[in-house]
Amino acid sequence: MSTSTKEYCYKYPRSALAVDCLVFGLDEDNSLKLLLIQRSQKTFKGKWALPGGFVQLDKDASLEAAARRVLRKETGIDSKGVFLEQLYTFGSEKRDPREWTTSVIYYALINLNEYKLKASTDASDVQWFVIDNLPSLAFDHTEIVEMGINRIRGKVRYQPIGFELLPKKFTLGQLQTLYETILNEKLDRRNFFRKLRKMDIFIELEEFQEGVSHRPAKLYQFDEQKYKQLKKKGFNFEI
Amino acid sequence: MSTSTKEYCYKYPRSALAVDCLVFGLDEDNSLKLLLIQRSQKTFKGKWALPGGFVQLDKDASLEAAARRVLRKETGIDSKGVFLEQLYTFGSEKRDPREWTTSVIYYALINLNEYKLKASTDASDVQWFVIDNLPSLAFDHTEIVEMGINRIRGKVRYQPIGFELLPKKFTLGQLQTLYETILNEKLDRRNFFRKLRKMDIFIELEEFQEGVSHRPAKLYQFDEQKYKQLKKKGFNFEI
DNA sequence: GCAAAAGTGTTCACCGTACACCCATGC
DNA sequence: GCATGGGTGTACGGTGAACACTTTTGC
Repeated sequence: MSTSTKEYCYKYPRSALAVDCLVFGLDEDNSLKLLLIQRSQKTFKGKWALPGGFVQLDKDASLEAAARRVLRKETGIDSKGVFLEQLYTFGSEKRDPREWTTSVIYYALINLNEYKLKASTDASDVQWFVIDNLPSLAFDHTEIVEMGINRIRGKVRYQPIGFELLPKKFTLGQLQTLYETILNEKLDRRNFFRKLRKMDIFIELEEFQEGVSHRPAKLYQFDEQKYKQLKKKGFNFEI
Repeated sequence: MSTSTKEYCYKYPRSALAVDCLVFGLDEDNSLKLLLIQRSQKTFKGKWALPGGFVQLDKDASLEAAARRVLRKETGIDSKGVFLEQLYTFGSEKRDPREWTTSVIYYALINLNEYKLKASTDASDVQWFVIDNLPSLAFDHTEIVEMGINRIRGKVRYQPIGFELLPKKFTLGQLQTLYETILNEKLDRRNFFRKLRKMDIFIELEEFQEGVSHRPAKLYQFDEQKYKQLKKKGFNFEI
């Protein structure tokens, strides 16, 4: 290994450029969770932090591509088809004790159960945490998480992103509980259901829940095609 | 001058890091305008582009500080007290023909008349353009402008940012015209006024418009204190 | 048969919308 | 006095909010 040969030189100093990911998932107990990794590098060693890494100019064609690569490498999540959006960019001389660092933050919404195995088998250093009981985090990651949660809370009301957290086929009860969890408020089931039905962006399946000790609920799917059509015509999703 | 001595070396290649600013202003004729500069550097020389520049690690403590410095240097605008928010970060290997470049974009809303002089006296290479008649722009700046306009259109409805574009004291008519311009739709004056009055976030002054050839309108001020209070109590601004 | 969640309809209050007439000023 | 935008109230319809009882299943 050529250890510390520094081959890439510039006329002016350059900020380090990283991407970090907020990975949110909804657990079976309806708690919203965040995926964290435990740091093994010496800076903040042992502390929990967001999965992230430096942008690699030779591998990454874009910031988003870097985020997807990092996500896969650090958590085992293949982000193909996963909802991933840019949140914000943090950059200052002090947020990383080593040097001036810029981090572009992305957030992902995934169906936690699909990815549960990979994350937990990977190592003890990747773990899901309930969002209102997070450990102390490295760098300014606590602030970043807070911003991410606020973004989701705001966005979920007027864009149909909640489905990303659920399995493809879900019950309206699950959807309601999801909204109640994220928004942290109770919703009236009858009004909620009526509102959703009126939107006409769900496919009502002829399948039902199984193995529940109560009346099984009908399963639904989000109809992305229809939503896109309606949006073009001026329809606005809103809960 | 030490021309091209390249003193700053790193183990891995680093992206160039720039900040660019979308500066929006409302002109007296109620058109929404954007401030552009004409490039003098050889890349895209002569083309119009967003004011921007590279982050200077020795001068800039943060990305936002960099944006404010650049704004002042390129357009003469002292951004103290100016509304400035991060829009998005663009980064890829291809958006700048020279090299892998990351640009953190900020957008500012200013009262155009206050800054008109500086921008126009500065040089022929800084100019206001009506947003729906922009010249062809350098780099991916057209895409960036589009995103910025969309952001404003969305944000203006549910956050009181419109006032940033008006003088401190304004008439409700000016405010209405502003909204009509940004949202590109007609609003009913009576309903609009009633809605605003009900919000109770305006100070009704005992001053009036002067020099108009019709009944002079009352002047108002946005009451930021009151807005903050109300927001804490769960009030949501909405037009 | 009991617990637990699913499913469904009606009433009421409030808010957004549509709409028309008089007022103060400059020229 | 006329043109121009400023200022105000009312009636209607639609939408969100509140609310209770019956249904299906597992145990």
